[in-house]
Amino acid sequence: MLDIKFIRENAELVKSATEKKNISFDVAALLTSDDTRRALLAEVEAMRGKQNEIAQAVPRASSPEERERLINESKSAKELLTKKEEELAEIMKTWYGLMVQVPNIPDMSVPEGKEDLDNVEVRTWGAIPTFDFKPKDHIELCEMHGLADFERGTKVAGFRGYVLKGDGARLVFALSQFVLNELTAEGFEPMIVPSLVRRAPLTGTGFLPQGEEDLYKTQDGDFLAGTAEVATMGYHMDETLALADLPKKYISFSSAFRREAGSHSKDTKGLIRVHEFFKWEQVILCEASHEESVKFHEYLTANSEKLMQKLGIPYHVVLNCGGDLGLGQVKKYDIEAWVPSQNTYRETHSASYFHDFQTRRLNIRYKDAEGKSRFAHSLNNTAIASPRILVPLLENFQQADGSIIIPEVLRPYMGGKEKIG
RNA sequence: GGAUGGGUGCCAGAGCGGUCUAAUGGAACAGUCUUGAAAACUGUCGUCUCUGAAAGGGGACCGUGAGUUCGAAUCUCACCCCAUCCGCCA
Repeated sequence: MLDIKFIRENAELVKSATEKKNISFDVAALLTSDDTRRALLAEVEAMRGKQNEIAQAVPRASSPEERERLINESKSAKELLTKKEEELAEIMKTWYGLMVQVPNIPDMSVPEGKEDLDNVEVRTWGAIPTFDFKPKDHIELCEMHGLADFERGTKVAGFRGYVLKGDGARLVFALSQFVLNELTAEGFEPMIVPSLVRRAPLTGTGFLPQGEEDLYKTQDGDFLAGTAEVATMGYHMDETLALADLPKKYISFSSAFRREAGSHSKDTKGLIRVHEFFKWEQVILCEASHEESVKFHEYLTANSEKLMQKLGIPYHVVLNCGGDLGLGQVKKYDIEAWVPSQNTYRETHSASYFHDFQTRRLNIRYKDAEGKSRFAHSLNNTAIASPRILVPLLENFQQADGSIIIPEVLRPYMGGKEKIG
């Protein structure tokens, strides 16, 4: 959510943001609604003030007649007030409905574009492997070594179901350990957070109301979050943090659930797109300064790149275009890993910053050096998401005989094992 | 799932229809005293929002939302959360 004052004063900028993000939103309609809201609010408040005045005079009335007169006066004023209040409630509802649709302003450096094809490659790392044999895809490799069971996974869980087993299961735990150690050493606090969450943290992080279709919902009205970011951000909801405690750096684990509504025909096989997976997410809350946000954004990206480098997985970093940005995101880098079987890079990480878009909704503040209360800035980036990461990992490190070299950094967590198969 | 009690400011805690602009402690901050500190004393001490250049002024907020009333922290209803006991249970 943006500050309405900011929207009022920068209407043109907001309008260009909707265009850049390819979101249809009528800024003028919001402004009109806001004018009405403010006018009505002033009226209602003046009437309430009057009402309070009379109510206070009643017990001090000089005579029973005077008392009666005051009560009657108040009664008739009350009728008018009630009517106005209803009008205000109505306009507030409309106003808020529009407010949660206002996109955050993308950074100047965000390229124009409609979809992920328009993203701009920023840098590449690692040599794309050349095979003197026909490389297998991860599904074949999984089946060959019993790393995953898709048939039984589907039997149990339905479409997109999978079961990880053997070294497939071990790899996931090894990756978890690896990531946890690396980021704890970087000063991140590890957390295991709920995936079953209430509406508020999802609205606060910007996944609702727009993304309701993509979320699983329980009969109690709770939701299954698609990322650990939701609960981690919700953790500090309605809090005022101490300046000395900033930046807050968390490395959070949770299961993640995605309905993948509208993606039915995409990546229908294997481990790339699944309904249920595991995520280690980096989350940072920092001071409300653009420079800080930018600094930590690069830092979060660098952290994940280091993990990929230590794993030895070739990747590139792309700068997301405006049309590929979420409602609240100011700027986003995706790390995409090389997937030999598809002869292309596929997204494994996503690093974004939000300024105070999320924290305003979540009411996460801190007192600055002057003692002024301010909304913190928030950022996040994937540390590792599995099993998707297994796709490039298995495919890039496969050998002619189908065996798979285990990255050195994971071996300590695989009982020293160097090779699968 | 059942039963009971409860949610008040940074913390503890009183208030249970009009004097609440929320008592009283404690904490914090500033000052007096002191070589310095402690103690004591004095003062300050919420958030949000509208309006205003500012000073200031108005409004809202006692878990959340609705309601009763001229008037609600106080009464009613629903919900959320916490505590304790019973039941079930990894």
